Amino acid sequence: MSDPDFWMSARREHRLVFLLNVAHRRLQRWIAAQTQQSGVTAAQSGLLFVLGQRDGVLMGEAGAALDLGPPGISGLVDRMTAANLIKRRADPDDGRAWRLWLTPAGRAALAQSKAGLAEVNARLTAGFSEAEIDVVARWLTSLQSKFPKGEDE
Amino acid sequence: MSDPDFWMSARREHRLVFLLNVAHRRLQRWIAAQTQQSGVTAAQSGLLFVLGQRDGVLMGEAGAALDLGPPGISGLVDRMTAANLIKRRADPDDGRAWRLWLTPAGRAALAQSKAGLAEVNARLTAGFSEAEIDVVARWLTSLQSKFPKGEDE
DNA sequence: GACATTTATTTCGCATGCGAACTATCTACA
DNA sequence: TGTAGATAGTTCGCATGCGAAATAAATGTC
Repeated sequence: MSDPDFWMSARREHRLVFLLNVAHRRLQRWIAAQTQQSGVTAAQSGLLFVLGQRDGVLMGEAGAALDLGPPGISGLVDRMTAANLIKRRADPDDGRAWRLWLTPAGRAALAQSKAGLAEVNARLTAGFSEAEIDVVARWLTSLQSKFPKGEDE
Repeated sequence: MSDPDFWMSARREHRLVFLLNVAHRRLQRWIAAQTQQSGVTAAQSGLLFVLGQRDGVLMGEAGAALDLGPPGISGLVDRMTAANLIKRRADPDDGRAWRLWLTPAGRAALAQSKAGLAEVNARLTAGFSEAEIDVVARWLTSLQSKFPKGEDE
């Protein structure tokens, strides 16, 4: 075939969706490989970061912080609880709610994740100026209002 | 909590990974909702586009075009074959290989996807200049070499 | 106080896509 | 020719995360 990237030569408006998709998967795959020894995935380190800032947060709050719906955060918490990274404790004031807490292992994993993220970020920004990265960040952020979830319209 | 986006105020180097992740999911979710009636998902329309340009492509070639590994393209083809969007026919010259062909239903779905993608692209680029979109596209593309798959190093 | 509504979380079935291991076929080389 | 190695796909188990529906507890209303 000798033209493995003919997709890339497709019409301009087709590319951004594809590029975003590929970039996302490349990054996820990379992080998964990097954190293989620690056993923590990209999504899991996201929750570790949240708890690092606000230990004891409600599940729903953690989900909102990570832009995850109820099933997403529920599954993530299940896996991380099974891996002994976090603990789930009932909220004393609300029988429906659960609060999430880092375990010692979770704290250690968070420290490792922080170091790994520094490396990832260095790669993410390499070759681009501050101003360009700001454009990128602004564009990525803009997608949240352009493609709202549910009733946000 | 009244501060649902405290994650967003995290250190600057933590944000791009998160923003990319969220942007990707928002977009996927949006496309899934839009194409609900046609029953075609974002990943599936990707393969439709590839076949629209090169009907009869090898599975491996389609996977390369979409940046999918063997299991990824295999599963996608399974689902799309079951949905009668594409057909899998043995390559006459290579007993290991299969070639993919659009069905009439697949062609119709492709036409619908093209229209939908125009709408998506309008949103993706809204509020940003050509030059800014170019920066974004260049940045997204750069991730492919910064986070290579496997042995590419 | 009882009942309707809202809210927090879980469960189910699904699509996506990965790495590792497997099967089948083809190619090259001795 | 015969066998070692490369190549095309498949399968398995997993993580991720969605929408829809269920469960359970809190809240508001009459």
